[in-house]
Amino acid sequence: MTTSAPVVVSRSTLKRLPLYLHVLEDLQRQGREYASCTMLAGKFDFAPILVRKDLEVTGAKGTAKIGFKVVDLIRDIKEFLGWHNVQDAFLVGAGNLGKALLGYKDFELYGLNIVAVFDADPRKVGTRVFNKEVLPMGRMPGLAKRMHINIGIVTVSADGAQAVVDAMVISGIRAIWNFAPAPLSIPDGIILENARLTQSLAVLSNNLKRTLQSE
Amino acid sequence: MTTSAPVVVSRSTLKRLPLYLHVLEDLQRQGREYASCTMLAGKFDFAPILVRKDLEVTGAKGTAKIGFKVVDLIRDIKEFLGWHNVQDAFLVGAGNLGKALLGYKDFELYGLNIVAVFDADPRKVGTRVFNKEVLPMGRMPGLAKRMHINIGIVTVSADGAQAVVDAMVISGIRAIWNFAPAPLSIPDGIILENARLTQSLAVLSNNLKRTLQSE
DNA sequence: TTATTATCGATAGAAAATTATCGATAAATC
DNA sequence: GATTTATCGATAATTTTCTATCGATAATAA
Ligand SMILES: NC(=O)c1ccc[n+]([C@@H]2O[C@H](COP(=O)([O-])OP(=O)(O)OC[C@H]3O[C@@H](n4cnc5c(N)ncnc54)[C@H](O)[C@@H]3O)[C@@H](O)[C@H]2O)c1
Ligand SMILES: NC(=O)c1ccc[n+]([C@@H]2O[C@H](COP(=O)([O-])OP(=O)(O)OC[C@H]3O[C@@H](n4cnc5c(N)ncnc54)[C@H](O)[C@@H]3O)[C@@H](O)[C@H]2O)c1
Repeated sequence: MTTSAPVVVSRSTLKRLPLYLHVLEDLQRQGREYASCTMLAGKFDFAPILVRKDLEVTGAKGTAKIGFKVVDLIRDIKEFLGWHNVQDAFLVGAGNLGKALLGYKDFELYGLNIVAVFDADPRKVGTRVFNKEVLPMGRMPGLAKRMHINIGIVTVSADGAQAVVDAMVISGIRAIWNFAPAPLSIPDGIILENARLTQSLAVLSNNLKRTLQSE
Repeated sequence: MTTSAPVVVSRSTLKRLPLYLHVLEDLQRQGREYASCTMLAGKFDFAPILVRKDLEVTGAKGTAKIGFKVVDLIRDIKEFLGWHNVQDAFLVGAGNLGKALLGYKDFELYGLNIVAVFDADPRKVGTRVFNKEVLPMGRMPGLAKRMHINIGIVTVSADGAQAVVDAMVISGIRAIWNFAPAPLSIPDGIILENARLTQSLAVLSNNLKRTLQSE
């Protein structure tokens, strides 16, 4: 056995890694060579030991008293997340949110490259969004198979989401990034990740409510 | 003492509540009168007991064998989150993402009403986005104070975010919903909630990487 | 009517995540 | 050169979150 089994880490750790990455890339731009867990922790009000535990999973090695080498740490985090190889993705739903995602340049930094857009609305098909032609849904399966697309992004309204996901699964797509607020069912083996803005809003709203109440 | 102290619940629970809410609103539209934890759990692959624990914090009361009354549960969740009273909010950064948020009609359902937009770019100031005029940054503090705005939404680039947040704090804004991938510092007592899409993407990417590796 | 079943609500237990401790080490200071 | 300090890496303890159990209850079926 030459390859070690891929390490499974907690969702919480996984979600903190990109936070560190953003800071590290900033430090790199500023020409800093080393970064310590204590310093990274300070940026987020985390306990330093939490950051050290998180970085541990990436296999990065630090040095006592000086910390981690910034370039190496960036590389190790990106590799751990799978962001060192950029993956091509399809986006379905050329509405407000879909357009915003299409216009986001930094996705390349995060291992994502949206290569085609689809929509069911005949009025949108044929129009161009950020220099990409909106294609009809019917072309999705064929193109996805031909191009070996692994990632599908869902930015349609909630009532259309399940149908889109079903089509993606048929198209051989392996991982789905869903922005619609609908519970989706998928077959085993397919990865579903929900990016629900309202979850974050719920935390904010409840905090604000409690603050206002206790005045 | 007449008012009970506001209940503090875990972030995890708080983030699951809107998920239930979406389903419940759907059930309501379908005319269903009751919903059980077991059923809700099934929609998300959660353990039924987890849903019951989550709903407990809202103070909602269920009935054995039949479950929770849909209308009441919706009301209790919304009230717990603070979504029964819609809060006015300011948005800063009329770019791709800012426009998408401005165009999102459902925020009203989630207790949020974006009433004004600001941008530092003179070419954007004066233009209209979803029928709202983009205002210059200089007008933000005055208007925020006059209108008693509690919520600020940050959709500027990472390097501008701290300045925007500082301005919001000075303007009397109490809670900040930040979409920029920058660690922000805020004074005690101000609520900061980060909506970082890359966090969700990191989970997806890592899962996909592991899936692809183990083939 | 009585038995069965699905569910709630309360309490207890298990698992996971976070935090603390401690020896080792490398740099900085005395 | 010895001492102090900041940090890492490993292990242990603690806290938080999630899950299981169990009696009570309301609907349904026998
Ligand atoms: N806009 C936001 O800021 C925002 C915030 C949070 C969540 N969301 C969610 O993201 C999704 C998209 O939001 P939006 O504001 O862009 O909506 P939108 O109405 O602007 O766009 C939806 C697009 O999806 C297309 N579509 C609908 N059903 C389809 C189907 N079955 N197949 C293919 N295309 C289909 C429509 O033609 C439209 O172009 C929604 O589910 C919304 O709830 C959006
Ligand atoms: N577009 C996306 O899908 C997406 C996804 C994830 C994260 N984000 C983040 O959201 C933020 C906005 O992204 P975007 O794609 O809309 O960018 P964008 O460049 O389209 O828009 C940014 C807007 O902010 C304004 N701005 C910049 N600095 C400002 C300042 N100091 N004060 C006031 N206004 C200022 C700019 O004039 C511009 O209109 C970025 O931080 C980005 O990293 C965007």
